Amino acid sequence: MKDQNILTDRQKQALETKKKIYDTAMRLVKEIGFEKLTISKICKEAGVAVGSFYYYFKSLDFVIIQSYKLVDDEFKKIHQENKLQGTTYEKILQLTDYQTSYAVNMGVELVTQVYKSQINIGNDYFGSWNRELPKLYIETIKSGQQIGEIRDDYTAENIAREIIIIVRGYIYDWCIHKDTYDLTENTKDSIKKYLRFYIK
Amino acid sequence: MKDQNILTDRQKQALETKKKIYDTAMRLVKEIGFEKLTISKICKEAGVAVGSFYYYFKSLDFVIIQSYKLVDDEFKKIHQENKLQGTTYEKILQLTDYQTSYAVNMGVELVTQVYKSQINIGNDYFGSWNRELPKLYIETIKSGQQIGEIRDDYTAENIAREIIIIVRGYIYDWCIHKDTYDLTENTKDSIKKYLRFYIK
Amino acid sequence: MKDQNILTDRQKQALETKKKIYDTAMRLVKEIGFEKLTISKICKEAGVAVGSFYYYFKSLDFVIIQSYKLVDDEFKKIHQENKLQGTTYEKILQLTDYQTSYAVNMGVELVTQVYKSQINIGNDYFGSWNRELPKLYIETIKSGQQIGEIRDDYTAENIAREIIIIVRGYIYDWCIHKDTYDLTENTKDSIKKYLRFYIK
Amino acid sequence: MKDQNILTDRQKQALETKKKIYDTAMRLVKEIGFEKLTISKICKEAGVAVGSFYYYFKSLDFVIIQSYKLVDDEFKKIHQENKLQGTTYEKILQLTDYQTSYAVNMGVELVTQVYKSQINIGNDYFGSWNRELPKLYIETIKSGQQIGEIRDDYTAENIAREIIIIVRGYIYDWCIHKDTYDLTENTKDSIKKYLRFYIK
DNA sequence: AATGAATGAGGTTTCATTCAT
DNA sequence: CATGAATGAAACCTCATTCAT
Repeated sequence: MKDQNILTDRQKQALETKKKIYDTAMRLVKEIGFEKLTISKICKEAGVAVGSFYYYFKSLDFVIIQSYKLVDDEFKKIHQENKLQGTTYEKILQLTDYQTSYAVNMGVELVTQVYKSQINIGNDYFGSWNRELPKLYIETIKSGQQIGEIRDDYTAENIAREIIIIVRGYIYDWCIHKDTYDLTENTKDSIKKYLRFYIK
Repeated sequence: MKDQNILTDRQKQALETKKKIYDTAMRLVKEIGFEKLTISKICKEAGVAVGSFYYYFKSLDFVIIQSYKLVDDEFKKIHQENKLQGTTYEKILQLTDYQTSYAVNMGVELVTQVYKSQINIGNDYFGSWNRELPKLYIETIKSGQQIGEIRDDYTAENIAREIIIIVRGYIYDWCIHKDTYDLTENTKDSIKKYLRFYIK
Repeated sequence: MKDQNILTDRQKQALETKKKIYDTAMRLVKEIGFEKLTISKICKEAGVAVGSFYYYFKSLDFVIIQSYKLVDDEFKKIHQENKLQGTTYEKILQLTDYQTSYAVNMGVELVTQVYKSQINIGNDYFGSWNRELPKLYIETIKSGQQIGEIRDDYTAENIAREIIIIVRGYIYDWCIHKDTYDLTENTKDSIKKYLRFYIK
Repeated sequence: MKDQNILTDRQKQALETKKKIYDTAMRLVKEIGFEKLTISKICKEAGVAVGSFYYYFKSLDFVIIQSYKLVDDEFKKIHQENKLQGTTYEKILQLTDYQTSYAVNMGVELVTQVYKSQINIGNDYFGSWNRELPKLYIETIKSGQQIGEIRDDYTAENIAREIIIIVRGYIYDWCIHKDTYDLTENTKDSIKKYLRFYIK
């Protein structure tokens, strides 16, 4: 057990280099935008050789995909640690909060790029990373239906889908307006109104 | 007087060239997307020299921005022709229908390009596009509030904004899923539920 | 008629640039070999910008293909100008002479590269350039059969093919041995012996 | 004495690693060709570190040259086992058969690679490969001249060289045409015609 | 003996832009 | 008005090679 977690100095060093490249890339996306981001700039800034970039990432897109993985991991953690509390209504609002807060933390530039990549690549590719969030919504809604807090004449899948689409609409709008308003509060207000329809 | 209307052959030729470049650019955005659009490609396709492009347009951006005038004009037409009929509730649903139907008519590819450009360039360049549409919603909602069909404890501007954001969320989702479901119906269903909150 | 041949100064200039690139490439293949040949080297040596190379040629391979075209044109000229003289036996030997002399003139480095490209790309692609030579052999042999100078119990196509394969074998060997013997004479001797079988 | 034959585990391991690299390299030349062969690919495929490659081989050339020993050994075996039977004419045809059959067994892809390397690297590196084969032909022809089956107004060396060149011409043509005809039969037919000149 | 992270020179390719004709 | 040849900066990506562990 122990042996799997103990890394040699070299392995630690390697992970550090990869992280350095990833972090630098993320920082630069925020600072100068994805359009002007180049591999050379990342490497110069990170203080590594171009070859090192390619040693760890196949292309720039891969770095973006990396952040998708991280978001997904985050939601998995929420699930495993059973973080959602209160009534179903409150749980759903907590989920949208997580979604929008995550976006705010990532920064508008990075989220913009993620949204561009998503629309670019389409669902086929992103489907595999994007599973945790819907799963969480669906489970929450289902158990809400079982305890009689949510209307059960609509499937949990449909309700979850609608909420996700609306939240995405907000994040998208927030990107267009370059982070000029409070994403989390605005989204929550809207979802609250929407949930009226489903809450018994 | 005469001189202003009668164009010399040269002037006609010039207008034609400009139109040819413009039309070709629009077609290519649709076909290959914005990212892969280059000036040379436009000119080769249009059968004109690269130099001619620069005679009429300062840069590619110029073309992009022009392309949104199309959408703009469409909405202006709706406005002027005052096509909306029925109760406020029905009028709003007609507006969302216009929005989504327009997207469906443009085709998922072109809409994808527009959504990518929009998130990229931000609100500034999309000014008029983003002005006409809200205006229509706002006016409709306001008159709805005056005749007592819509709650008036929320501003018309806010309600309009919420609706637009949700519709955009749907169009975005429809782009991700590459036109695999009925955008218009799905969006209308959601807006109906949402309007429950505001309809008296 | 005249107008087709009269080039503007710009067109002349353009042709000259293309030729300059081609000639420089050919010279460098001879001097440093194809393996070490790069586009930048060609452009630096030719005194043009890298972009100019790509304006005229899609890739380095295209330059090689260009020489194929030229060889083919050469054989077409032999045909059109009716250059072959004497008996069928003599005519065939003249053809092999043309083939080997052409190789000698091109230089061993360049021919080596052509042979590598040929074996690389295969017949599908090169077939289209390689038509004139077999055609000339076949016609010569056929008329030789008609006037009774060549055995007609073998098809002219087969005989032509055999000769071409043998000549190619010699050129290939000459490339391996880096131009250390008289290609033309050696090949001619062998073909003479071979033709004994077919000459009546 | 013992120590020389009994290898420590480490030494065994070492030999195995070297063989693994070597075998993988050979397989990859066959599969992807020489041009696209890289040291990293070999090591990844062989499951060893790049550093290990450099421990055993100075460069890729080393591997290439080793690969021709295989061919070499094959011919030596033929020589030692003295398999050739019948008249000199028949013996020569058996030799060309060995040559072409060997090519067919290697497969058109690998032979193509060999022919490209051969024309590239030149005769020096192919020394032994080019020594064994002529030796066999020369000895056969010489003894044929002694027993009066072959004209002796030409040196055995010359005759051997001509035959080898023609056979190579056939193999080269067969590579260009990607194994679309019977190499062995076609070559034999041609050599038969050619031998008419020398057979008494 | 074996590893594999790190290097960086060197190649290819693209494309907005200019300018003489 | 229109041309299109020419530019060259700037991106991309590859890979043989080294070296500390």
